[in-house]
Amino acid sequence: MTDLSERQKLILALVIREYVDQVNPVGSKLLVENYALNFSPATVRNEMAYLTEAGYLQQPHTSAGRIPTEEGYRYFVSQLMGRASLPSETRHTIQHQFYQARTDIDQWMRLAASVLARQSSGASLVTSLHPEHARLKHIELISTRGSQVLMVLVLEGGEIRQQMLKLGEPVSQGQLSTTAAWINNLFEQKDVSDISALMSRADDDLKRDILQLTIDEMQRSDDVLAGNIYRDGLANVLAEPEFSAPGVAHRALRFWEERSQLEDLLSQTVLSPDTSGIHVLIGGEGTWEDLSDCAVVLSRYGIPGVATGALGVLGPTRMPYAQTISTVQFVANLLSDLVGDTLPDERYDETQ
Amino acid sequence: MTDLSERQKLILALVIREYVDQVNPVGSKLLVENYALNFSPATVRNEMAYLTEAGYLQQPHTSAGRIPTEEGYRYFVSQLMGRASLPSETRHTIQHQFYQARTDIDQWMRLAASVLARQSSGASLVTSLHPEHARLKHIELISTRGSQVLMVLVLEGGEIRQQMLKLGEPVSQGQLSTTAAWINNLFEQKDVSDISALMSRADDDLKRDILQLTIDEMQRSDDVLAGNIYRDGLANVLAEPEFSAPGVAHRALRFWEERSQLEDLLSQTVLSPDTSGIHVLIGGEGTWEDLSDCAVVLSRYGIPGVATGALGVLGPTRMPYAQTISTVQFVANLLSDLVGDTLPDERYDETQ
DNA sequence: TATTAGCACTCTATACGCTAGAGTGCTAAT
DNA sequence: ATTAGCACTCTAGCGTATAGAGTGCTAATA
Repeated sequence: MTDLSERQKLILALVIREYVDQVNPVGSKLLVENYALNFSPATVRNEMAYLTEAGYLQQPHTSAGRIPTEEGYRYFVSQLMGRASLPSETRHTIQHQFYQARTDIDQWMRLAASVLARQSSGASLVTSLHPEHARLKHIELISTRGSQVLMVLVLEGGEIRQQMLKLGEPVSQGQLSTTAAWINNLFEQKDVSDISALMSRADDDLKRDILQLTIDEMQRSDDVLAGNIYRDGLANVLAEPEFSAPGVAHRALRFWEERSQLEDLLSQTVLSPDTSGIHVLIGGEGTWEDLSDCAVVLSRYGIPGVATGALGVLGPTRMPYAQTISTVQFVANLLSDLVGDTLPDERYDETQ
Repeated sequence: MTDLSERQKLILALVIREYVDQVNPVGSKLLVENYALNFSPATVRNEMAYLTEAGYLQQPHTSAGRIPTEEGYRYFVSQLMGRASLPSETRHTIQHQFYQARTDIDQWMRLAASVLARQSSGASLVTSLHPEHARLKHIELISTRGSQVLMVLVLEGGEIRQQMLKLGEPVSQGQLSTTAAWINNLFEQKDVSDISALMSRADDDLKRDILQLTIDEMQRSDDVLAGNIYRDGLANVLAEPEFSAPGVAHRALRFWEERSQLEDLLSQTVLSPDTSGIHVLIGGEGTWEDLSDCAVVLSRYGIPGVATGALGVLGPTRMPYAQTISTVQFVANLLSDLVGDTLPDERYDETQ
């Protein structure tokens, strides 16, 4: 990363600011006039030539203004951009919305996605909370009809799985309840290996079958993205001019829709165990080709080491990064507070 | 609806078929050549003029070929189109995929959305199964930390709701279990009015609070779209040429994303109590402006009168209707069969 | 009478040339 | 080190010309 003079930094920042606002390439004269700079367009041109040489700016064609390169955005985000924070009025509005959603976890997630999309004008994503290490919290077996059984599995951390089982022969609700009670008693707080080790205690076929299914389900649950994914604002990106180029929006949305791609992305960034904080990916970073021309701002939420989820926003590389980052951070914190036990009482009790 | 001669019907059907395949307006000469018609282009032109007059065809400009109007598509769907069915190989592949998803209800829904999107090249939608009249099946109260309680509500029909409660003071798991058992014993199979009527039996605050929350939640559950919505293939529509016009894709996707709009659409079509079968909406039908240039194929699934959901596909009006309709129908039937097992037996009669 | 060949007509899509204007890089002066 | 001046480059926009596809109408035909 090349060192830049203060003036070069200023010009880079101003070009980005101007280009993010207006969509046109920005020229030297415009910059001097709009920001009343105390040096001339010619000087700006010289600096711009240097910044172009250094890889932070580029020209669509020889006689046009400059636009930032991906490298330019990265420099801006890591070195130049101040940490903005949301206006407190906005924060309160959002908190109030969450308060109105009351206790419904599903609605929290939907609301988080909605808020992210609205505040950032991008496409948002929220994954449901996911325990880092699956432990059984509770099992419930409910007879529906004949040999059909609805099995509800609650994992430590609040994740819920439902399964429709077809047993070989009809089993009464009484038997099911007994089995469930036996499992709950013996296996609460146990993980997959614990349960496997104690399998031999099962003294009839029903217990064995249910335990095996439980293990299967808990193992599947090790996937980063086993749960629900809440999305919103996909239509937003279509309003952005850079997505009108054929294929760009298509590739980006396809990526954003596909679980396997997202799993790849999230596990390599916010959900990898040794990272924390906000991740900003600009232009696919050489790894995700479908995201060229796009930028992604991601964060983890929840309680590290216990149960976490991910959330984020997708937009064009020409994005108001400071604002988006602060929005993502705010929503991540809010959600962490809600799903953890760390929520201070006074905030929750503001019954208006 | 004007009566058409057999030859006019043939020409209308061929124009639609040709236009759906190739995207260009279709002219008289092309039609005669491609389908080896035993009358001349001039005759076709005369018939086309009639069909244009009748409102089934239109011309982008005076010297171009014809394209179908919305009315033309409607006539085609209701009068001309044969009932196609999916090739049995495709059907088996799909069934096999559902078999591999085993017992996971969530995965069924995801898979259904995925199959619909892939088969139709459109954007798909599947709502989770929703009981027509909420009855309590089971309640579970699980202490997580301190005064925080996870409440899991299972409704008749398999719908699950989870809530994160924060009680005024810490309550032991024992107390919670006792309360849950008391409710399960007294209120299983009961609906909102039953529970309200028996509220007075609650002899402590905890029971009263939990019951009130249960009622709230069950009432919220009367909404048509209270549950999850599974979507897939939103990116598909961006590949269609008619969506490259500015705003069209944006409006359509915004509609498809928004729960309130979908609720409106679904409750007025497939989920209205007195209808059944497949609904085909072409071009917004004067009611949903955001869907102009779009067509929607919808179906209900589940067990009418007990628990139902909706599924469907969004695409351009230039859509292979026969194929899409048969796909939607097939998936709806498949899903009905699968979820039928989670319902009480009276209304369920084994098909096939 | 229904059909069709022939033909003049209309409209679009494409290419080409031209021009105005924005923005640059370079050079010489400050 | 900065800047005024200037020649240069490239694009976007506009008008004109042209080829070609498809039509509607008229008159001839079976």
